[in-house]
Amino acid sequence: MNPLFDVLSDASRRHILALLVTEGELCVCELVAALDDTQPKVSRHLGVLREAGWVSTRREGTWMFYSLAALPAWARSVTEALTQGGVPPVELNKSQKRLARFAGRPPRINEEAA
Amino acid sequence: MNPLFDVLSDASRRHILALLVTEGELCVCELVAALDDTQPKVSRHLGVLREAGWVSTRREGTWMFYSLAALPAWARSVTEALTQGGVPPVELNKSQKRLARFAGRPPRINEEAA
DNA sequence: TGCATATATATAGATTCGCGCATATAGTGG
DNA sequence: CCACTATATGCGCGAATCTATATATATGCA
Repeated sequence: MNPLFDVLSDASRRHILALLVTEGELCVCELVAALDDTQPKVSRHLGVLREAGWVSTRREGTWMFYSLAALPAWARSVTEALTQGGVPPVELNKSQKRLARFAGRPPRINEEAA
Repeated sequence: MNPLFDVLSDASRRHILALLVTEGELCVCELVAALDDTQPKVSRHLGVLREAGWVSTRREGTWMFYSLAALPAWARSVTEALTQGGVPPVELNKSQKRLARFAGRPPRINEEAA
Protein backbone atom coordinates (compact mmCIF):
# COMPACT_ATOMS: atom_id res chain seq x y z
CA MET A 1 0.00 0.00 0.00
CA ASN A 2 1.12 3.45 -0.83
CA PRO A 3 -0.08 5.98 1.75
CA LEU A 4 -0.08 8.72 -0.88
CA PHE A 5 -1.86 6.86 -3.61
CA ASP A 6 -4.34 5.20 -1.31
CA VAL A 7 -6.16 8.42 -0.50
CA LEU A 8 -6.81 9.08 -4.18
CA SER A 9 -9.58 6.49 -3.96
CA ASP A 10 -12.11 9.22 -3.27
CA ALA A 11 -13.46 11.37 -6.09
CA SER A 12 -13.89 14.44 -3.87
CA ARG A 13 -10.25 14.30 -2.83
CA ARG A 14 -9.11 14.02 -6.43
CA HIS A 15 -11.34 16.95 -7.24
CA ILE A 16 -9.79 19.03 -4.48
CA LEU A 17 -6.28 18.22 -5.63
CA ALA A 18 -7.10 19.14 -9.21
CA LEU A 19 -8.47 22.49 -8.05
CA LEU A 20 -5.36 23.19 -6.01
CA VAL A 21 -3.31 22.55 -9.14
CA THR A 22 -5.29 24.88 -11.36
CA GLU A 23 -6.25 27.55 -8.82
CA GLY A 24 -3.32 27.51 -6.43
CA GLU A 25 -3.77 28.05 -2.72
CA LEU A 26 -7.39 27.90 -1.54
CA CYS A 27 -9.12 28.17 1.81
CA VAL A 28 -11.75 25.75 3.04
CA CYS A 29 -14.68 28.04 2.35
CA GLU A 30 -13.52 28.49 -1.22
CA LEU A 31 -13.34 24.76 -1.71
CA VAL A 32 -16.78 24.37 -0.17
CA ALA A 33 -18.10 26.88 -2.70
CA ALA A 34 -16.20 25.36 -5.62
CA LEU A 35 -17.25 21.79 -4.88
CA ASP A 36 -20.73 22.86 -3.84
CA ASP A 37 -20.48 20.54 -0.87
CA THR A 38 -20.78 20.72 2.90
CA GLN A 39 -18.06 22.20 5.05
CA PRO A 40 -17.54 19.18 7.33
CA LYS A 41 -17.18 16.93 4.33
CA VAL A 42 -14.64 19.13 2.60
CA SER A 43 -12.78 19.70 5.85
CA ARG A 44 -12.56 16.01 6.50
CA HIS A 45 -11.22 15.23 3.04
CA LEU A 46 -8.67 17.98 3.42
CA GLY A 47 -7.58 16.39 6.66
CA VAL A 48 -7.05 13.09 4.92
CA LEU A 49 -5.06 14.75 2.14
CA ARG A 50 -2.97 16.58 4.69
CA GLU A 51 -2.20 13.51 6.77
CA ALA A 52 -1.22 11.64 3.63
CA GLY A 53 1.12 14.42 2.61
CA TRP A 54 -0.58 15.75 -0.50
CA VAL A 55 -1.27 19.22 0.83
CA SER A 56 0.15 21.65 3.34
CA THR A 57 -1.60 24.40 5.25
CA ARG A 58 -1.05 28.00 6.15
CA ARG A 59 -3.21 29.82 8.63
CA GLU A 60 -4.13 33.42 8.14
CA GLY A 61 -6.54 34.73 10.69
CA THR A 62 -9.55 32.50 10.73
CA TRP A 63 -8.80 31.11 7.30
CA MET A 64 -6.86 27.98 6.71
CA PHE A 65 -5.24 27.97 3.29
CA TYR A 66 -4.45 24.69 1.60
CA SER A 67 -1.97 24.17 -1.20
CA LEU A 68 -0.13 21.31 -2.83
CA ALA A 69 2.75 20.05 -0.73
CA ALA A 70 6.25 19.38 -2.02
CA LEU A 71 5.81 16.07 -3.78
CA PRO A 72 7.95 13.44 -5.48
CA ALA A 73 7.99 13.62 -9.25
CA TRP A 74 5.61 10.70 -9.75
CA ALA A 75 3.05 12.32 -7.46
CA ARG A 76 3.29 15.67 -9.20
CA SER A 77 2.73 13.85 -12.43
CA VAL A 78 -0.42 12.34 -10.97
CA THR A 79 -1.79 15.68 -9.84
CA GLU A 80 -1.13 16.96 -13.34
CA ALA A 81 -3.05 14.00 -14.75
CA LEU A 82 -5.96 14.85 -12.48
CA THR A 83 -6.36 18.19 -14.24
CA GLN A 84 -6.20 16.61 -17.67
CA GLY A 85 -8.91 14.02 -17.44
CA GLY A 86 -8.32 12.23 -14.14
CA VAL A 87 -11.10 14.41 -12.76
CA PRO A 88 -14.01 14.64 -15.21
CA PRO A 89 -13.30 17.89 -17.09
CA VAL A 90 -16.95 18.93 -17.05
CA GLU A 91 -17.09 18.73 -13.27
CA LEU A 92 -13.78 20.43 -12.79
CA ASN A 93 -14.89 23.24 -15.03
CA LYS A 94 -18.10 23.68 -13.09
CA SER A 95 -16.13 23.96 -9.86
CA GLN A 96 -13.83 26.56 -11.35
CA LYS A 97 -16.81 28.63 -12.39
CA ARG A 98 -18.48 28.34 -9.00
CA LEU A 99 -15.25 29.47 -7.40
CA ALA A 100 -15.00 32.46 -9.72
CA ARG A 101 -18.54 33.44 -8.84
CA PHE A 102 -18.02 32.95 -5.10
CA ALA A 103 -18.37 36.29 -3.35
CA GLY A 104 -16.77 35.32 -0.06
CA ARG A 105 -13.18 34.81 -1.22
CA PRO A 106 -10.77 36.09 1.41
CA PRO A 107 -8.08 38.63 0.51
CA ARG A 108 -4.58 37.31 -0.23
CA ILE A 109 -2.17 39.53 1.57
CA ASN A 110 0.87 37.38 2.04
CA GLU A 111 0.66 35.13 -0.92
CA GLU A 112 3.90 33.97 -2.48
CA ALA A 113 4.58 32.91 -6.05
CA ALA A 114 2.55 29.89 -7.10
CA MET B 1 -16.53 9.68 -10.27
CA ASN B 2 -14.10 8.60 -12.89
CA PRO B 3 -14.59 4.94 -13.79
CA LEU B 4 -10.95 4.64 -14.74
CA PHE B 5 -9.44 6.32 -11.71
CA ASP B 6 -11.84 4.73 -9.25
CA VAL B 7 -10.39 1.26 -9.68
CA LEU B 8 -6.91 2.47 -8.75
CA SER B 9 -8.05 2.45 -5.15
CA ASP B 10 -6.69 -1.05 -4.70
CA ALA B 11 -2.96 -1.59 -4.21
CA SER B 12 -3.01 -4.97 -5.96
CA ARG B 13 -4.53 -3.45 -9.05
CA ARG B 14 -1.95 -0.69 -9.12
CA HIS B 15 0.72 -3.32 -8.71
CA ILE B 16 -0.65 -5.28 -11.65
CA LEU B 17 -0.76 -2.21 -13.86
CA ALA B 18 2.81 -1.29 -12.97
CA LEU B 19 3.96 -4.79 -13.89
CA LEU B 20 2.17 -4.63 -17.22
CA VAL B 21 4.02 -1.40 -17.93
CA THR B 22 7.46 -2.74 -17.13
CA GLU B 23 7.03 -6.33 -18.28
CA GLY B 24 4.56 -6.00 -21.14
CA GLU B 25 1.92 -8.62 -21.81
CA LEU B 26 1.48 -11.16 -19.01
CA CYS B 27 -0.80 -14.11 -18.40
CA VAL B 28 -2.70 -14.71 -15.17
CA CYS B 29 -0.38 -17.38 -13.89
CA GLU B 30 2.59 -15.08 -14.38
CA LEU B 31 0.89 -12.36 -12.40
CA VAL B 32 0.00 -14.85 -9.69
CA ALA B 33 3.67 -15.78 -9.47
CA ALA B 34 4.89 -12.20 -9.62
CA LEU B 35 2.49 -10.91 -6.97
CA ASP B 36 2.81 -14.08 -4.91
CA ASP B 37 -0.93 -14.09 -4.43
CA THR B 38 -3.86 -16.41 -5.03
CA GLN B 39 -5.25 -17.02 -8.49
CA PRO B 40 -8.86 -16.05 -7.74
CA LYS B 41 -7.74 -12.81 -6.22
CA VAL B 42 -5.52 -11.88 -9.14
CA SER B 43 -8.19 -12.95 -11.60
CA ARG B 44 -10.78 -10.86 -9.88
CA HIS B 45 -8.61 -7.75 -9.91
CA LEU B 46 -7.84 -8.31 -13.57
CA GLY B 47 -11.55 -8.47 -14.23
CA VAL B 48 -12.05 -5.12 -12.55
CA LEU B 49 -9.21 -3.56 -14.53
CA ARG B 50 -10.61 -4.97 -17.72
CA GLU B 51 -14.15 -3.74 -17.12
CA ALA B 52 -12.80 -0.30 -16.29
CA GLY B 53 -10.81 -0.22 -19.51
CA TRP B 54 -7.27 -0.32 -18.20
CA VAL B 55 -6.30 -3.61 -19.78
CA SER B 56 -7.23 -5.73 -22.76
CA THR B 57 -6.98 -9.46 -23.19
CA ARG B 58 -5.79 -11.95 -25.74
CA ARG B 59 -6.45 -15.65 -25.46
CA GLU B 60 -3.87 -18.15 -26.58
CA GLY B 61 -4.83 -21.71 -25.81
CA THR B 62 -5.57 -21.95 -22.13
CA TRP B 63 -3.68 -18.80 -21.34
CA MET B 64 -5.27 -15.41 -21.11
CA PHE B 65 -2.78 -12.65 -21.75
CA TYR B 66 -3.35 -9.22 -20.29
CA SER B 67 -1.79 -6.01 -21.49
CA LEU B 68 -2.36 -2.29 -21.13
CA ALA B 69 -5.26 -1.05 -23.22
CA ALA B 70 -5.17 2.00 -25.44
CA LEU B 71 -5.50 4.83 -22.95
CA PRO B 72 -5.93 8.59 -22.92
CA ALA B 73 -2.77 10.56 -22.28
CA TRP B 74 -3.57 11.35 -18.67
CA ALA B 75 -4.12 7.66 -17.91
CA ARG B 76 -0.89 6.63 -19.59
CA SER B 77 0.84 9.22 -17.51
CA VAL B 78 -0.66 7.65 -14.39
CA THR B 79 0.52 4.15 -15.32
CA GLU B 80 3.96 5.62 -15.84
CA ALA B 81 3.79 7.21 -12.39
CA LEU B 82 2.90 3.82 -10.95
CA THR B 83 6.25 2.45 -12.07
CA GLN B 84 8.15 5.40 -10.65
CA GLY B 85 6.97 5.41 -7.08
CA GLY B 86 3.19 5.05 -7.26
CA VAL B 87 3.76 1.40 -6.44
CA PRO B 88 6.36 0.99 -3.70
CA PRO B 89 9.58 0.33 -5.65
CA VAL B 90 10.74 -2.35 -3.23
CA GLU B 91 7.57 -4.35 -3.76
CA LEU B 92 7.58 -3.83 -7.50
CA ASN B 93 11.14 -5.02 -7.66
CA LYS B 94 10.36 -8.13 -5.66
CA SER B 95 7.55 -8.97 -8.08
CA GLN B 96 9.81 -8.52 -11.06
CA LYS B 97 12.31 -10.92 -9.54
CA ARG B 98 9.68 -13.51 -8.70
CA LEU B 99 8.46 -13.28 -12.26
CA ALA B 100 11.96 -13.76 -13.64
CA ARG B 101 12.40 -16.84 -11.46
CA PHE B 102 8.99 -18.28 -12.35
CA ALA B 103 9.49 -21.53 -14.23
CA GLY B 104 6.01 -21.83 -15.69
CA ARG B 105 6.05 -18.88 -18.09
CA PRO B 106 4.21 -19.79 -21.27
CA PRO B 107 5.88 -19.43 -24.68
CA ARG B 108 5.11 -16.27 -26.67
CA ILE B 109 4.46 -17.34 -30.23
CA ASN B 110 2.31 -14.56 -31.62
CA GLU B 111 3.54 -11.65 -29.64
CA GLU B 112 3.59 -8.29 -31.39
CA ALA B 113 5.75 -5.29 -30.62
CA ALA B 114 5.26 -4.02 -27.10
C1' DT C 1 -14.99 -39.16 -23.09
C1' DG C 2 -12.01 -38.18 -19.35
C1' DC C 3 -8.35 -35.71 -17.28
C1' DA C 4 -5.21 -31.84 -16.45
C1' DT C 5 -4.14 -27.03 -16.61
C1' DA C 6 -5.58 -22.23 -16.73
C1' DT C 7 -8.85 -18.95 -15.63
C1' DA C 8 -13.31 -17.12 -14.08
C1' DT C 9 -17.08 -16.55 -10.84
C1' DA C 10 -20.29 -17.14 -6.80
C1' DT C 11 -21.05 -16.53 -2.07
C1' DA C 12 -20.51 -15.11 2.63
C1' DG C 13 -18.09 -12.83 6.16
C1' DA C 14 -15.30 -9.09 7.75
C1' DT C 15 -13.54 -4.70 7.34
C1' DT C 16 -13.21 -0.24 5.58
C1' DC C 17 -15.12 3.99 4.21
C1' DG C 18 -17.80 8.04 3.38
C1' DC C 19 -21.66 10.59 4.89
C1' DG C 20 -24.84 13.40 7.81
C1' DC C 21 -25.41 15.48 11.90
C1' DA C 22 -24.14 17.61 15.93
C1' DT C 23 -20.69 19.74 18.36
C1' DA C 24 -16.11 21.39 19.50
C1' DT C 25 -12.14 24.48 18.69
C1' DA C 26 -9.84 28.62 16.92
C1' DG C 27 -9.43 33.39 15.81
C1' DT C 28 -11.37 38.28 15.52
C1' DG C 29 -13.46 42.17 17.12
C1' DG C 30 -16.76 44.56 20.11
C1' DC D 1 -16.40 37.95 28.18
C1' DC D 2 -19.46 37.50 24.24
C1' DA D 3 -20.75 36.92 19.60
C1' DC D 4 -19.60 35.72 15.07
C1' DT D 5 -17.12 33.46 11.36
C1' DA D 6 -14.14 29.72 9.84
C1' DT D 7 -12.67 25.25 10.49
C1' DA D 8 -12.17 20.71 12.73
C1' DT D 9 -13.82 16.50 14.90
C1' DG D 10 -16.77 12.76 17.29
C1' DC D 11 -20.21 9.43 16.42
C1' DG D 12 -23.28 6.02 14.34
C1' DC D 13 -25.07 4.05 10.26
C1' DG D 14 -25.43 2.21 5.70
C1' DA D 15 -22.93 1.09 1.69
C1' DA D 16 -19.18 -0.35 -0.74
C1' DT D 17 -15.10 -3.39 -0.95
C1' DC D 18 -11.75 -7.05 -0.30
C1' DT D 19 -10.79 -11.65 0.87
C1' DA D 20 -11.00 -16.72 1.29
C1' DT D 21 -13.14 -20.84 -0.11
C1' DA D 22 -15.46 -23.50 -3.17
C1' DT D 23 -16.89 -24.30 -7.62
C1' DA D 24 -17.67 -23.47 -12.53
C1' DT D 25 -15.97 -22.79 -17.26
C1' DA D 26 -12.63 -23.25 -21.02
C1' DT D 27 -9.04 -25.34 -23.64
C1' DG D 28 -5.93 -29.06 -25.03
C1' DC D 29 -4.80 -33.74 -25.27
C1' DA D 30 -4.83 -38.85 -24.68
